Amino acid sequence: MPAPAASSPQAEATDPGGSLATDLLDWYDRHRRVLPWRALPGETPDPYRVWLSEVMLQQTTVAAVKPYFAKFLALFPTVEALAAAPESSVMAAWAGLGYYSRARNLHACAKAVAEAGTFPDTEAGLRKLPGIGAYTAGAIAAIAFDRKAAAVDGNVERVMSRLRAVETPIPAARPALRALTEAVVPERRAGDFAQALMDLGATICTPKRPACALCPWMRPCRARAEGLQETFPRKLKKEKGVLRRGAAFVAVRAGDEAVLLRTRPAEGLLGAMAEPPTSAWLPDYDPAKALLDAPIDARWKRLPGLVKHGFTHFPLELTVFAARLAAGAPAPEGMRFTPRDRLDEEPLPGVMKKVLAHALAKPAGEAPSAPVAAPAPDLATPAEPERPARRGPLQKPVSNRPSQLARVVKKPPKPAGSR
DNA sequence: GATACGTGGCA
DNA sequence: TTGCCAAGTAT
Repeated sequence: MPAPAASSPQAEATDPGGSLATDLLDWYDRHRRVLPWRALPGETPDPYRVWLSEVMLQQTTVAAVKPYFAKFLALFPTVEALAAAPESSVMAAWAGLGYYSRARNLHACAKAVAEAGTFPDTEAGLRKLPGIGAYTAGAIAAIAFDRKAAAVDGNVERVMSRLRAVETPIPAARPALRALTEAVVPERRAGDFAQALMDLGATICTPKRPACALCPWMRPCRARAEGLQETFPRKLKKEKGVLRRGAAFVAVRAGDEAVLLRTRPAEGLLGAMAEPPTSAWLPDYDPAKALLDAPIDARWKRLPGLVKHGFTHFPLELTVFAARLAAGAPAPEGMRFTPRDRLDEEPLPGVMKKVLAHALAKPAGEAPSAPVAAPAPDLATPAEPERPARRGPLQKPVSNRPSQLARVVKKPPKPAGSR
C-alpha cells in the first residue's frame, strides 16, 4: 500500500484566501496559450467550438487536433450542420484521429443538441450527453459557461499530485485529485482557471523536466520542495497485451481500379470504420491458411512483409494478400468497390491506410496506377521499388513506425537509375 | 475497479 | 527499437 504523504495534506488541502487561484490566474494572464478553439481575452467562448475541441482533445495532443478542428469547422460550421451530416461523412472526417467512438458519440451528441436547440449550460446537463464524461462536462461548463466547475484531466492530475505530493498511484488517486482540484477552483473566472491549470501542466509542469523555476506554484509545491517533482504522479504500469495476427485482403478491380471495402460493425474496435476485408485477429493465427478467409475467389498473392500496428491494448501484425479482379466484377454481399481516387471519402483508420499503402505500392511489371487523392497522402505517393520477394515463413516486418512507413510508402530508398 | 478503445511523437 | 505518453469515456 502506498506510503502516506510526507506530511499531513489536510492543512494544505484547501486554498484559504484563494491565493493559489490568484497566483495561477495572474500567471495565465501573462502566459496563456493562443489556440484555435480558445476565445481571446474579452471574447465570448463559442460552446460548439469548446465542445468540439474538448472531445477531440480527449487522449489526443494539441498538435494532432489542430488540423482536424479546422477541417470540422470548415465541413460542419455549426452543431446543426454536424447533426444534419451523414454519419459516414463524420467518420471519414475523423479518420486518423483515433478513438472512433468519439466520432460516433460526437454525431449523436450533435443531434441531441440540435434537437434541444442549445447546449446544456450546467455540468450535470452536459454530463448526460454521449461522449461527455466528468472531465469534458467540467471543462465545457467552466470554459463555455463560466460555471464553477473543475476540469480534471491528465495535466491537472499531474499538477495536483505534485502540488500535494499525493502518494496514492493513479488511477486509485483520481477521486482524491478531483477533490483537491475542486477545493482550489475560484468563485470567479472558473473557466480561465481550468484553462490555466491545463496550460500549466502542458508548458511548465510537464511529465519530464518540469520548469519549476518558472512555476507560479513553485513555493507551495510539496513535490518540488523535496526535489521529487518528476516522480509524481505515482503510477502503476499497465500491460501491453498479447500480439495478435491476421490477414488482410486487398482486391483491385480492373477497369475502374476500385478497391474492395466493407464497413466494420458499428460498435467495438474501429467501429463503423472502413476496411479491406480481413480475417479474425488472433494470437495463434496462421497466415499459411489465410486463403480460407479470403472474401472472394481470386488469384491471391501473399505480399512480402507485414503491416504492424500498435493499438492501446494489443499489437497487431497483418499479412497482406493482393489480387486483381476482372473488370465489372460484382462486390460480395455487404461489400463495395471504391475507386482509388475516392478513397479519401472512406473512413479508413490508420491501420487500414497502412494496409492499402502496403498493397497498392506498384507491383512489379504492372503499370503505375492513379494516385489516391488527398487527403490520404500516405496512399497518394508513388510506389516503392520492387524488393526481392522472400520465400518461407520468415519475412522482414514492415514497421508501423511512421518513419519506417514513410520509407516504404513515401521515400523509396534509392530508386534504381533515377535522380 | 478493470478493460476496451487509436494514433503519432519523442527519448 | 521500444516504451511511454496526450485535454477520457463507456461498459
